[in-house]
Amino acid sequence: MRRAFQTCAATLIRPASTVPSSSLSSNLCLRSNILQRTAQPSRLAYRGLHSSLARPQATAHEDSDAQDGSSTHVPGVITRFEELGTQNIIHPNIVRTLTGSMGMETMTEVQQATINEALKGNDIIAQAKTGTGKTLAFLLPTLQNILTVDPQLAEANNSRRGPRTTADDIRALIISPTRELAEQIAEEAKKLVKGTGVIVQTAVGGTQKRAGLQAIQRQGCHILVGTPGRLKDILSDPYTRVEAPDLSAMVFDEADRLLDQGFWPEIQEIMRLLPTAAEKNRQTMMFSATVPREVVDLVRSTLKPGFQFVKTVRDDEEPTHARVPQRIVTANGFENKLPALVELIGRSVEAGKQPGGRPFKAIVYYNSTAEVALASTVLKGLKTPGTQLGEDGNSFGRPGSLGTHPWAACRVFDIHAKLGQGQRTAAAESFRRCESGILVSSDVTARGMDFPNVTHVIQMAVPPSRDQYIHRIGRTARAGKEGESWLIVSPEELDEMHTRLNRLPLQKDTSLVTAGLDLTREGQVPASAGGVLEMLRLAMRGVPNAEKFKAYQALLGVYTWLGNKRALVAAMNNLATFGWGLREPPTIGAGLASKLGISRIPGVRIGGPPSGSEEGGFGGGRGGFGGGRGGFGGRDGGRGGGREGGFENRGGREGGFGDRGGREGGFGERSSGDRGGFGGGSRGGYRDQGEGGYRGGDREGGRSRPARNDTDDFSM
DNA sequence: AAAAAAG
Repeated sequence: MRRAFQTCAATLIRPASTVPSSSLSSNLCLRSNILQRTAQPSRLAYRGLHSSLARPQATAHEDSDAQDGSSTHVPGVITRFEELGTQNIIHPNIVRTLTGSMGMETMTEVQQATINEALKGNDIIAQAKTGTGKTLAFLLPTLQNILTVDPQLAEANNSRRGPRTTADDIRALIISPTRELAEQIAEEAKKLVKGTGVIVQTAVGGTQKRAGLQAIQRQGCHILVGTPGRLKDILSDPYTRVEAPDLSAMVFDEADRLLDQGFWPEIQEIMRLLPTAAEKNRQTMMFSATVPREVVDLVRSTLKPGFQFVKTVRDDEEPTHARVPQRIVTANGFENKLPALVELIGRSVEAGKQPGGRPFKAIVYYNSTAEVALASTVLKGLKTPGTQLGEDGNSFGRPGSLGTHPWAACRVFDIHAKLGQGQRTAAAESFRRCESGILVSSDVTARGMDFPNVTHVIQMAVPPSRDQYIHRIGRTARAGKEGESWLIVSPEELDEMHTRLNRLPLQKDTSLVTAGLDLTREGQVPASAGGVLEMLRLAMRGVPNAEKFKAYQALLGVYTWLGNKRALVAAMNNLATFGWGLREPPTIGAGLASKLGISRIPGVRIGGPPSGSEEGGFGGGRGGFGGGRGGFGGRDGGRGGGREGGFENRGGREGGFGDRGGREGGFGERSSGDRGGFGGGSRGGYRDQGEGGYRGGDREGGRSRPARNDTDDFSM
């Protein structure tokens, strides 16, 4: 087959009805300059609702465009919003707002490629990279089409003689997979309709249904933006009088997400509540940065036969931004992840303060809500070690020592769907507005959310899917800005990472000292790393056990894909003890253990309600990470120098982080008799029992950092 | 037990 796409500009437009679905995203290319006034006849074929109309003509397009080597520079292409007004494509009232209060000048590629197409009423599915203005790409034609049908709506309705608009006059429905994204879209829509008489309303869960309904009923509604559940709710409830007999457009933002398993039934129900195609011709637009092959069939069955597939990302190109370095850190174990995160943040916060640096602003992604809760509690609870030096000259590890948060102006927020909507909204708002901050997040914010000036996206585990990875890192480097991506995984996750993140430009990074330590045994570490570990140990003590138990169970659920159950349990138990400072791993119910297939795995503690005793938090008992006598063991001590090494104190003072020096135990002041490593109150047997040599063996056996100690780029 | 989304 001809490979026309190689000579084509980035925008690929294809009448999907002309090709079998299997090759929908492959090599066919039409020119991107669809804003030329000379509209191709076939593009209007949608009205016929018969694919036979579009078919032959589209083939002709293929032929004529095959020779077109560069469509990036085509005379007549409209690139500025202003021209949309002067050429009477978009109503001047809208253009005035766009170029005025909204400050828009030049259209992005996806906007150029879709706006004119959408104005013709064609169904479209558009794929474009994150942060390239997809929202405006569908809002603008949606609004203009409303004005075209109803020109009076172009003028702001200033009359006070009651509303002209009613709750049953919805013209466009915009669906989003998350509440915050719906609100964000609505906010942009409200800006855009200023100066017109069009009314925008929202319908999302977690809000007072009555209040939202009242707004719709009192002010009317032309464009309704919402999440599937609430939309279905109010559309199906006749009492609301919210109806859409004149619906002319429907938009699926994050379309692939909305068409996937979890949402599809609800989406179908919503469509069932709307006028049928026979009753009312309706335009459907779908947008996303990712369009997986699995949803293409669904797209085809949902869109009209002559629909356009607009791609502004080529098939042989990454769907991520080239300007985002994607770093991958292999932590020695799960218990190393938080230390590595804290080290990375500390370093980056400092870098952000340097002249020319951008203030550090990061989103930290976890795969479960319980982990988000735990990590945010920990990060919020960090304190710099007291500034006073004790008798032993040691400034760290003194309980009760006054300390401020180490990252001062960089505040920590958290967001996930199990928080109340008020908290969610507050977190999103605060993070959006802050100059420097950290948002610990579940995948609620992974798609579409536009937080300005995010400098880092940090993923704390293998993401649930390749697409989700792409969307998450799309929270940075938006609107032409820079940003960097970090992914912190443990050795157990490496195979799956390679599978899920195949062919993405990941780059190994070994610069984080704490990622490579063996925290299951004592050893010496550089002072900076010691400071990180100590801060974490103290912060961990302030975390309620319940949060740790929940996170433990959640993690077992998250990692069900991990086939090696022994390795899974061993890894989680190391995390719980050496990472979270639990004296022994939490128990889990017999039923759960059975479902997870780990009932008979050594190290699993079957119990009633989740329990587990805690011993002093991170680093729990006596001993600490290399605490004890002997200070840091001297330069010759090297790593893994046994229990005698303190983990701090370049100066080699005695006692390391130890408490006042009296006891032999390192910084753990509880003197409980446990011999904890860093985070390690545990001598809970499972480690010594070998777990198939998981810790000892694997760790020395090449899984550990030194064995992967290279910085080569690799494409996976 | 594992994002999200209706209470």
